[in-house]
Amino acid sequence: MNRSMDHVLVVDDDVELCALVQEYLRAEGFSLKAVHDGEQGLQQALSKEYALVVLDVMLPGINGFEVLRRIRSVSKIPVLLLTARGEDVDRIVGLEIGADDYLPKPFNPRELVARIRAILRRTQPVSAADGVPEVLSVGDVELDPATRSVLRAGQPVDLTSVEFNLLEVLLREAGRVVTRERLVNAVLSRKFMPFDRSIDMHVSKVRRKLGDSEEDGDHIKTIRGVGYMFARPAKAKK
Amino acid sequence: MNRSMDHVLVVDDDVELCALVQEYLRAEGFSLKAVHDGEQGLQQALSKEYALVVLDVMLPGINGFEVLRRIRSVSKIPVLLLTARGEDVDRIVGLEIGADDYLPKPFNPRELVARIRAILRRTQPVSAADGVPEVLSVGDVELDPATRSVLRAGQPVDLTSVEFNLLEVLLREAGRVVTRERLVNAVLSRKFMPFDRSIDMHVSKVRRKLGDSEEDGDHIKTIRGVGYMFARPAKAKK
DNA sequence: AAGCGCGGTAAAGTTTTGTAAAGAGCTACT
DNA sequence: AGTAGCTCTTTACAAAACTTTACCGCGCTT
Repeated sequence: MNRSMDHVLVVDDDVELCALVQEYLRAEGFSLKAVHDGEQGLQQALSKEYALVVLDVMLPGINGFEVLRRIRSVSKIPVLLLTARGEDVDRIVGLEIGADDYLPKPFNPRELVARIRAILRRTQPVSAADGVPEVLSVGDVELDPATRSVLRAGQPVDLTSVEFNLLEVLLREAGRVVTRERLVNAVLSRKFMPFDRSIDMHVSKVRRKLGDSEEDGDHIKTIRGVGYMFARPAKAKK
Repeated sequence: MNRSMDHVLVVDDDVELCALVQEYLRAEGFSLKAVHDGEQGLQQALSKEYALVVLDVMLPGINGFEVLRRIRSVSKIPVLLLTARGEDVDRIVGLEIGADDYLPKPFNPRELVARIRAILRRTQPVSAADGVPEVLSVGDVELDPATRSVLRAGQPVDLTSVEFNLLEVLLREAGRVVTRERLVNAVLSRKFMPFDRSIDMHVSKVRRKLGDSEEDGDHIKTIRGVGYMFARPAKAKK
């Protein structure tokens, strides 16, 4: 799955910032990979796996401009440059060597998202809209983020908004345990508090709606003391 | 229709600033026409005589956003927006309704030139593939910005102006969640206030007019606590 | 096997959204 | 000007979605 429409590469040596951005972009429906130096950035950027690169100009090793120049020498992938506040010169240079946009640091994450969308909108070929109709499909459950609809065994399942997000996260990590904390963060976008049972509640509802908890077929497993997991299609199941 | 490659239109009510910019751009090889209000700006921008428009958001008469929106409804001419310093909201709104770039005032004329060049560079070669598609078509809904008309299943749908803008924004982002705040910004051209329910109201009306909310076929989905999303048709098939 | 901690879930409580209806601002026509 | 007809905004209340509480049961530890 190459160059999925919302796959973004971030090249910045500030690990914390990367984490923050990641969280934010995830919430907005992008997936994201972060690397922290120019070498790797260049390599990843040319891997054709990303729709766009967010590139800091201040980098250890090769600096951002150099990375950009090298990217441009072989690729037209959209690049959004992060520059230091007030460095007019950087911005001008950046645009001149082929950045698609820049954003001065520190920035408002909302603006980053808006700009990424703007760039993608204008660089995406007309119909690109439906490049790969991404559907998460595990066992007899199918979830389509673009329509926010879910099918189980071909039948539509009516989920609320939180339930949908919850199932989406679990499906993306199907076969792997997802901690309560991550679920709270990702699904409810808030911090996890010790006695928060809300997620359990939602899991319970999703289970019921998926027709779970009968004898053999529970889709969502509980991992005691840790979290939940969407079970991979165990065998040739029906 | 000339549309000579370096013919630039500046729309700004500050006459002195226009003169300054004119002088500067001339020196850089551009020719330039300046007008000082939204009406004229719009008219000129649509005259097909310019390669690019530099548009101030603060204008007497129609404001810059509205001008931009109207330009975008029929033309994909590149637009660089001039915003007040620090108005993140303006910049974001601008990009959302289709500006190609923005520059905060007061600006460095060299940067203006660099940005104009950058925009021209990236819009020139791909001009066919980028910009505004003539018709937005998602599932059984078709919206034509040029005539401001909407069809559903081939039948005309009568929308008010706000409703139309709302649907347009949602369609452009079909398959993705658009936050309430972004909708207020882009559709109503104002800042989002905590208890503003106006957007909900409009969504409700658009839904009804699209014949939504019946069984499975609701076009506009609610994402609680976040915003709305126009569902892609996708569907079965896999 | 009793105690404890953790998870399931019904039900009560809170917050957010849907939408009818009333109000406010415009425009056009009389 | 006065009024009728729109459109957009605000208000208000009902409904839906989400959170918290509370109680129950299960399985692990002692």
